[in-house]
Amino acid sequence: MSSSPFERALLESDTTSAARRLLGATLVRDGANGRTRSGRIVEVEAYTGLADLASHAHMGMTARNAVMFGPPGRAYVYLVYGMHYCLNVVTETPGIPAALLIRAVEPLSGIDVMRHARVAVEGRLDADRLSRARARIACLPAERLASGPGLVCAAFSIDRADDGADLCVPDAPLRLEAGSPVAVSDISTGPRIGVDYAPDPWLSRPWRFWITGSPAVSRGSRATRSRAVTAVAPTGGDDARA
DNA sequence: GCAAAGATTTGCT
DNA sequence: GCAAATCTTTGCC
Repeated sequence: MSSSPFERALLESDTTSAARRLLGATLVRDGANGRTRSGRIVEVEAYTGLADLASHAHMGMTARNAVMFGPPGRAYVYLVYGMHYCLNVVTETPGIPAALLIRAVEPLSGIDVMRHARVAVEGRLDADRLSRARARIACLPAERLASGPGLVCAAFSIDRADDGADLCVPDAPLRLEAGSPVAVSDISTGPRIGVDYAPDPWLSRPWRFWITGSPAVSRGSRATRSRAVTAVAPTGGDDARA
């Protein structure tokens, strides 16, 4: 594993530019016995600051979102729907609460560890359901192990204990590495998922970015891709295309 | 101090 | 395609 750390400076500019740079980067989690997990970031979503009514930060600083107001490169981790964690990479300069939600990762190494971790988070289930979950996860192709924001955290064992961690430090147990940058022509965009509570224009801003054609993107982006393929683009204004 | 909703995923109708 | 699971955070009394 010889890869360079992810440059913090790439996250300091505006969040939508940082989103395109974060695609293709590698998320790494070191574990005991050298069981390292790593994966390529294939889908992210931008939350751009106080004015963004879809962002957790739009009401100002709270105990939960405080990390978003800090320096770039830190992890903002929160619990959604009482059961799933979501990982964000903080962007922009201190004082501006912006971040990129990691929506999907394509596993590269430590895939067996990820399967085990996916099963581990189902521990609340009774024996019967747990058995079925174990069988389902065992059959999943590697590219579906982290193909959603909650699944990324499950596969990489990320929870609130990782909130505030600096992801740009070389050799940190949870970190970002440079990976391989993605050409602009290979990036698709579309509206953010699950933010129906936000009014326009925030609801329809094309601030979800993914690597076109990646088999590891989330369900929402696969759906958008199908629609984009079958849709006839009339005069323009279609945000969801490569 | 209590009630409501949520940056999701899964299984069933 | 829809609703359940589940608990923290936030908003209001």
